[in-house]
Amino acid sequence: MAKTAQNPVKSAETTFEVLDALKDLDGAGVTELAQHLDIPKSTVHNYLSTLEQEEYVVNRDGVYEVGLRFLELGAYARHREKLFEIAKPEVDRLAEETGELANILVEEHGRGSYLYRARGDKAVQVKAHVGTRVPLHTTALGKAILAHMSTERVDAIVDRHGLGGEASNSISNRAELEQALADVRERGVAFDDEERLEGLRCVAAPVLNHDDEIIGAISVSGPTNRFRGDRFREELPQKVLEVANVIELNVTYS
Amino acid sequence: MAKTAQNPVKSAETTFEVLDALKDLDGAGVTELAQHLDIPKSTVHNYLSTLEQEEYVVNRDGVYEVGLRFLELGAYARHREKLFEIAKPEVDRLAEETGELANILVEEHGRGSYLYRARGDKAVQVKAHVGTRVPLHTTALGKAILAHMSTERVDAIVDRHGLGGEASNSISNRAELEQALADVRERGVAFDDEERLEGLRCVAAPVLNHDDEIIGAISVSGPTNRFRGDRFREELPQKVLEVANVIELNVTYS
DNA sequence: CGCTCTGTCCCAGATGTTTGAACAACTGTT
DNA sequence: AACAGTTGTTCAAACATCTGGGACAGAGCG
Repeated sequence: MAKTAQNPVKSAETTFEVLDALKDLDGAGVTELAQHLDIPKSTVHNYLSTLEQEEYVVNRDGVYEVGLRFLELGAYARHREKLFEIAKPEVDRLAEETGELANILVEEHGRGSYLYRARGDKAVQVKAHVGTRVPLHTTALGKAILAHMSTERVDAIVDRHGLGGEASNSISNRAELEQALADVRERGVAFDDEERLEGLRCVAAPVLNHDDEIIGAISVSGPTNRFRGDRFREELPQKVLEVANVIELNVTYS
Repeated sequence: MAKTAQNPVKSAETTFEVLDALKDLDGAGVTELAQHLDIPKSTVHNYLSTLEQEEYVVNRDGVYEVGLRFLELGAYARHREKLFEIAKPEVDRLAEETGELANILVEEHGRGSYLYRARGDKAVQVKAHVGTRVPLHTTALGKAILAHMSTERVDAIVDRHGLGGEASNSISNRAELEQALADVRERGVAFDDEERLEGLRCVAAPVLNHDDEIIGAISVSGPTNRFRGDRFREELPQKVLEVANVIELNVTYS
């Protein structure tokens, strides 16, 4: 699965290294970037000026920054996902009715990408924004997705990305993961009990197409003090499942 | 302004040509892309496999598609714009209160990029999504922005992109543009009377920072049959201006 | 089964990329 | 006002890399 290109175009790799660095540094000058990447500054300058010419990067008085043209590509990529178009209004409703933060996640390259995030009136402030990529096994959303993949696919993903945990409660070996996924299949929903972010709980449900293939997952997340007891174990799971079912119906007839 | 790189990295250019083609074709195979770009398919294959390895492109049973990693970069680029963070809730409110489509636009590389778009309950369906780039002189939003730029900057933009109109009512020479911009400055708001899209009208207001520099514009747009008479000339302009003023206040104190 | 599509691989030649060094343009300090 | 220490930018030679034709395997189809 983790294919490595036989004949990679190194300049293309470098191009994205430059862009990634620009993102990590939150904008930077030529010299700073060159030091960060350990590449001669004339080389960095060549890339930056090319990227600027192509309008993928913008130079704001001496500081190069990631340009909005990526928003064009990104919005397009999201628009192309059937799930987004169909699930968005339902997830908006989910956020409104629960007052919490509601999410849509899909798998790509073995990781989870947040497609959308709707805020209810009491929604927690989470730093991660749309587009953020997370390891699948560390979130309820990801577990909901993994639970409905073939064993081979799960194996491939674990082989590629490992099971490195971000917090204490995390899953750390394959047996634990399998147990967790069995739980998810049995209950129909996945839980996240402060596994990725402290104080944050989450309830997620998978979204399957008419061929029972997993196409993504939706969730609500919120603070532990509001996510407890019956609300956490009964009320919210039921709600999330109901919304997931509506989405599945709409996916089938479209 | 239209700087051309002295020592451009051609492979970087090609990389984005490939991505652009992938977008235009809405996903494609190696051969199809090669024909479209008039490049040998082995070369295209090198780029695609590199892009896939870097996770910027995804291969769904034989068809390469633009990947969600661009959503990561795009969402980041948008998040970096102060205007987006501040204006979003206000524009949401604008959409809700008017029931129409409300927008945020900023200038980049002499063109307009839609940062955000909020839908009221009666909002028209417009194909353009977030990230779409438009010539500034063809929209109310763009005119609101141009009206508050220095003459030199306007000249530079016109030199670079011309005044090619997309529809009949469009501005087609520099004198007409200057007249239109003077109008905008006088009234405080800009109008679009089916200039870009038939049957669609638009009211836009500029957003300035504390130094009176233009940082973007907001608008409401809707069908001609709802945008007429007092509502089009008085009510909506006042509303949009009010929201723009609130945003300006928040921009200043942040 | 054979035909025609794919996508993938390989390697030599041509081309583009890399690189340090030199330069110009700023910034802030003395 | 001159200076030292920045920065971004340019250039051309050396060489690493990309290009591109051709060959190959596999899928799909009649």
